Amino acid sequence: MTDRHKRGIPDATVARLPIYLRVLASIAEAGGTTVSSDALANGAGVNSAKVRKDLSYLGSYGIRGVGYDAAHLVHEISRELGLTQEWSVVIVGVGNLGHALANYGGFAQRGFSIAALLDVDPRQVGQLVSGQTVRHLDELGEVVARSTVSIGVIATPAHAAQDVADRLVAVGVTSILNFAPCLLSVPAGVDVRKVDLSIELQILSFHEQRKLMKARANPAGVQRLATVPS
Amino acid sequence: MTDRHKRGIPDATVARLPIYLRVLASIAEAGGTTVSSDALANGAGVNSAKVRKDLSYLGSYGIRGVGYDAAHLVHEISRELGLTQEWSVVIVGVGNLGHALANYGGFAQRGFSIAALLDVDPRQVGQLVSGQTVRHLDELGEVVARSTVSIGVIATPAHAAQDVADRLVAVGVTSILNFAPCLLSVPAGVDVRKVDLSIELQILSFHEQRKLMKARANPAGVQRLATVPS
DNA sequence: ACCGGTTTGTGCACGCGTTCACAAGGCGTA
DNA sequence: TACGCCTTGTGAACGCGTGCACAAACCGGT
Repeated sequence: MTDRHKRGIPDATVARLPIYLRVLASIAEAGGTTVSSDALANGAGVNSAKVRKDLSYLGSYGIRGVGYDAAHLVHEISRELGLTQEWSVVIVGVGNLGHALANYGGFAQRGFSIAALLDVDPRQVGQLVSGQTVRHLDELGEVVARSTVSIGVIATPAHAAQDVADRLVAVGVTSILNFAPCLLSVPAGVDVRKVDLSIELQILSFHEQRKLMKARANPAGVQRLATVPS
Repeated sequence: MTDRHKRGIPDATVARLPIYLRVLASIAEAGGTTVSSDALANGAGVNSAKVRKDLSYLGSYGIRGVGYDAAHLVHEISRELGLTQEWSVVIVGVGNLGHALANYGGFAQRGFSIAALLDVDPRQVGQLVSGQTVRHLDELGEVVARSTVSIGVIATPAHAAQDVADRLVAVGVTSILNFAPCLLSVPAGVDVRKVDLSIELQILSFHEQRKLMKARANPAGVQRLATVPS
């Protein structure tokens, strides 16, 4: 009951756990058996205090004066993230991005298996992509029933995304990864994460423009991040 | 001088400006000329107070009792994001993801033109992808010199990413969008944004697992987000 | 058994971002 | 011109995440 960390892992921490997982894998591969919070922090590009606080939400798996057992930590983080079980995902939309996602090895590597590739374009249906036959979106219900799919990936144009989302929700999918540049409205209890490539570029553009402005204001010399004293 | 908002737009706001831009475009396309903060908020999936505060960092472009002029707001946001000028980007790595990025229309649409596609694989070099001939990475310097490129996109495997980043920095690129699942170390003054597809899936996995746990603890009935009273 | 060196776990303070709530301000109508 | 309605702009409070700094704890050697 007074479990110290009541079952509430901050979102910011959850977002970093996969990073730690990757760094741990790389360290273990290099032969490391124990790892310090400092080493993890360096690999992840964050503060070591943040690493310790993040890991403390999972429990006290470190040994003072020594560090963390890499293998054990991998296990604990994986368990917390739900990666000890295999998740099935469906990818809807087999355009350029859908192709890339289907061929992306990082999914299977982390315990995500692609249950099906779906599209509505008759030219795509029947094609063989990454060892899978592309099926029509209408078969979604059948696919989900056969292998319990709870995660759907939307890689369609924006105008089709909401309809696809509705269909996914209708057959029981409760997590959606949306690559379409639009807002999805889904019922409560369904998680949506959005990845927008052009937004990332626009954010870079903002910072790039600022650098240009600073360079113009002060043509000689390298400029620091702080505001320029007048 | 006492410019009320000193030239410091919060990062969180910058990240939302592209979203507003998209919503505004969609509203303008539908014939709307003025738009209220509430309408913008609905379209962007955020709070209307947040919209007003975000926009207030750009200046006072709204009219009390009326709203914002859509066209004018598009102009102001675009200017702030640096989208009034055309940016050249190079894409390094023409694998599945690189292909998808090269074919992605959202870039050109927002004022980003692809200056070159680069790879080191002899099988890729010379291929025609999305109207561009893939060139060898060694030609990076020449490409950057011809059209001033300041943004680089890394779509290579992780083991090659750091080397590519070093090369990009060496020829003067100051903003990098990294799709490789690894940490890049770059000198100060260079901005890096990272997009990791498998991390997004793992975050979804976490929430999905929690839903499963709640469903098991309370098999009947829909469960709310709040912690379950004991 | 003790001691020095090392690393974890965490209390605390700080800063940023979000949200509320409301005064200030503009438009249309009579 | 005066009045009511509507929306912006923002001061202030709140909450979350971050980073510091240090006590607690563990190992290995003597």
